[in-house]
Amino acid sequence: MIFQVNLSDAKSVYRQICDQVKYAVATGVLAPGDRLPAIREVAARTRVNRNTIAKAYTELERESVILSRPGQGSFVANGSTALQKQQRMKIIEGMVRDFYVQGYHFQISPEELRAVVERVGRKFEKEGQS
Amino acid sequence: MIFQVNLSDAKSVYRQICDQVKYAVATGVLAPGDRLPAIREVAARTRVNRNTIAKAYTELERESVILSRPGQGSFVANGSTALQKQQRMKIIEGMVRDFYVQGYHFQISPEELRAVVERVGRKFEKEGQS
Amino acid sequence: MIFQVNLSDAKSVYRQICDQVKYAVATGVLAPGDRLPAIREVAARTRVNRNTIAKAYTELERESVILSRPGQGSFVANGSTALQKQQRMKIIEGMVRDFYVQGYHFQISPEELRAVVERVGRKFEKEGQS
Amino acid sequence: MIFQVNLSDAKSVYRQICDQVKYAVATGVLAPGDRLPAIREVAARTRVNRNTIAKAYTELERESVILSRPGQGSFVANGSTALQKQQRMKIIEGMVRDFYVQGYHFQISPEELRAVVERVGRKFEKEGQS
DNA sequence: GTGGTCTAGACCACA
DNA sequence: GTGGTCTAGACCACA
Repeated sequence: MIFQVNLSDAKSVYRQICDQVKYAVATGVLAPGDRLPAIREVAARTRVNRNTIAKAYTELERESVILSRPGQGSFVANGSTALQKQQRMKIIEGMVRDFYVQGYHFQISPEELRAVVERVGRKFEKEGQS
Repeated sequence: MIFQVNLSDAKSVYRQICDQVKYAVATGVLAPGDRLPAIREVAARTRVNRNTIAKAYTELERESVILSRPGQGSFVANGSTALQKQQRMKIIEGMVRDFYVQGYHFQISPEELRAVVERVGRKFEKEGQS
Repeated sequence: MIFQVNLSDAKSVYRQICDQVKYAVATGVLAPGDRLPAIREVAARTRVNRNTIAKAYTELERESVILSRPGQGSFVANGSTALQKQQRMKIIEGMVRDFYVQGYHFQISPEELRAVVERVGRKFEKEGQS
Repeated sequence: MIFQVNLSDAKSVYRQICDQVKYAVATGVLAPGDRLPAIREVAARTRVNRNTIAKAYTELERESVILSRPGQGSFVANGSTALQKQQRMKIIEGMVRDFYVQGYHFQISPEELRAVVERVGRKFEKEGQS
């Protein structure tokens, strides 16, 4: 797992770390039980403060993506979702709506939008879960 | 155009305004050339500070969604985009990627995800543009 | 809302703050929509660092107990629970089990334990919700 | 006495050991005078570091749950408590209060809470002590 | 004014 | 070694 931090990104650094871990888990690069690099290690390699990485890991733990155990390290959890289905669908729907709205304003045709959804989707399908 | 401001939303007020305008334009509720309600009018109706509305309008103009003609008001632009196609596609792809990542962690099956994309997409297609 | 911080408590400071807010909400001292004292204000009064209070508020927001809105303040949420019923019951059962185990080792009779449950329970019953 | 160590548990390993012993004693699985398995034996079976088990036993002794007789092993104590009654009640009350607070935020009705207390309590009553 | 992010550095509990 | 907590202080976005 190699982290890429972009300080000029509008996204905060700790969110970038979170999203990269979530992406790695979703694409199967990181599997349940895998150990994440230590906080101090990531901090050193990305030249980001330890506390910022710790914040990202804490956030990931709260989202049930990872498990942190003092003295042992942080590990990928085996996928339990805390939120209720209804709430999850609402969030997902909001993301899709925003996607279409942005697509419209970017003057990207529905066909192109569909193609993007297809193309990007293929990366995640190998890891299909009911 | 009636604005709904939800102070309990995690989204900031000015972004709520922005997103509502963009949504209205994308779904055809607002058409190019339509005049937006005046800032002070929106501020009065939503009981939100005028500066906040002004910030939203400024942001919308920056994104080329609207055009402000001093002394006349703000109008829906007829769809020009400042960003290069490549940059726009990158942003769109990021949104789709985030959608799949979130879907994975929410344990929503690819089939369901696709269904959401279809369902939400239909709302926009009736107002389709090339 | 007045906070009491005990530095020699085994519980961490930010957890003390969290628990006090949750207690106040559960007993009706704080009602949905009520505004919490500002982070800086709590920090000044308790002589605890601003970041520590901020951490408590962030945690409370993640637990859906409060809502924080930059520029406006933090407010008591109107009680939505993110966790699934099954998970919630598991946590609750664990707490009760620990309570009985501790009671046994403290040589407190089942009658006394029951009395404590009754007595403490009365504070919360006025705010009964289905 | 067979120990189940769950490394994925948020609870630290030594506390898991402690709690299991206390639970076993409270439910009568272990009776006063019973010998606990040797530290190195537990360490071997659970694949946990010997120091961690030793820490758990030390903590249990501090809480007067067990007694270690050097050269002979560790034995379940016959129920003496170091803390004053008043202090013990304070701790117990705190646990009950936390239970109700959590129940409130989990939107579990007082009736259900009471039912949980009843149900869990029955497991301990068969082994009731004054 | 409000909350959010980040740093640098200290200290602690746990394995 | 590991992660967690806390401080002091800076800077930012939002209302």
